[in-house]
Amino acid sequence: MVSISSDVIRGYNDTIILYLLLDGPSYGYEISKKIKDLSDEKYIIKQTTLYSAFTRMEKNGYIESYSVDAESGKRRTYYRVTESGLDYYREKCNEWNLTKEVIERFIRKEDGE
Amino acid sequence: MVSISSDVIRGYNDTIILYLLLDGPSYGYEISKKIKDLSDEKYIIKQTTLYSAFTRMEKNGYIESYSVDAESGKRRTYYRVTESGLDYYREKCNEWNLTKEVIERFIRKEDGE
DNA sequence: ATATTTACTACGACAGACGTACTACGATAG
DNA sequence: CTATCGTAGTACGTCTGTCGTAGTAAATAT
Repeated sequence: MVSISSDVIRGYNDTIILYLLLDGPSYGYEISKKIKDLSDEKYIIKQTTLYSAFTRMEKNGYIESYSVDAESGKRRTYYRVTESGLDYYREKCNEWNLTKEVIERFIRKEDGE
Repeated sequence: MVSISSDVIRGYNDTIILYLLLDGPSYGYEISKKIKDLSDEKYIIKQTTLYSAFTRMEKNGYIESYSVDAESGKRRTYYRVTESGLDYYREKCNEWNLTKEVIERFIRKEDGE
């Protein structure tokens, strides 16, 4: 069974999170479920990975947080994308397209043999 | 200018190296030049990254080395792919195809705006 | 004679991801 | 009434791959 290793997706966790925040503010648990759903369970982000990404991106100014003492359930920390975060996301998309092209030069297509 | 960051290619250095060794044995310096050429200089692997990949892959049994006291030029260490290395390469290719699909779900195509 | 290219090695630092574990609350099941 | 499950997040230490810097050494170009 082929699954996605962390080293591969490594450079794209931030991008994935930002993508999901483009639709509007969200919080950790919701993001993690969306990643699971959108990837058909092929990629399940680890909690520690996710929350450390939040911290890192907030420090870098890509996202902003605000706390909500929820009516029901536990208190949540919501995150929203900043202008700078949007720029970063766009850069990453361009980088992805380039990287994809380059890596594909080193991948054998044929499954034959 | 968009260039490829190491975090992105991170999980694929081994794959790239194995790909180049599929054509026949080669050595560090040659591999590094081939990567530069084949990627149109978009990706230039660092020496330390390359040689540590060799060490790691040999330890894992994916490649084998042999020294050649060259007639001309300096002494080289050649590497060749093993059966296990070939299997690993094929796995990585499959993983790449999966990863590519998944990441693309989080990438906005439109450059508009 | 000197600089550059070839070919490789050594060592330490760093960042991102991971494993494990813990807190805490609400809802549901037994 | 207690236990477990789902939700929501924090803390801490470890590991791996990559990188920066530097050094060695021979061959080739200027």
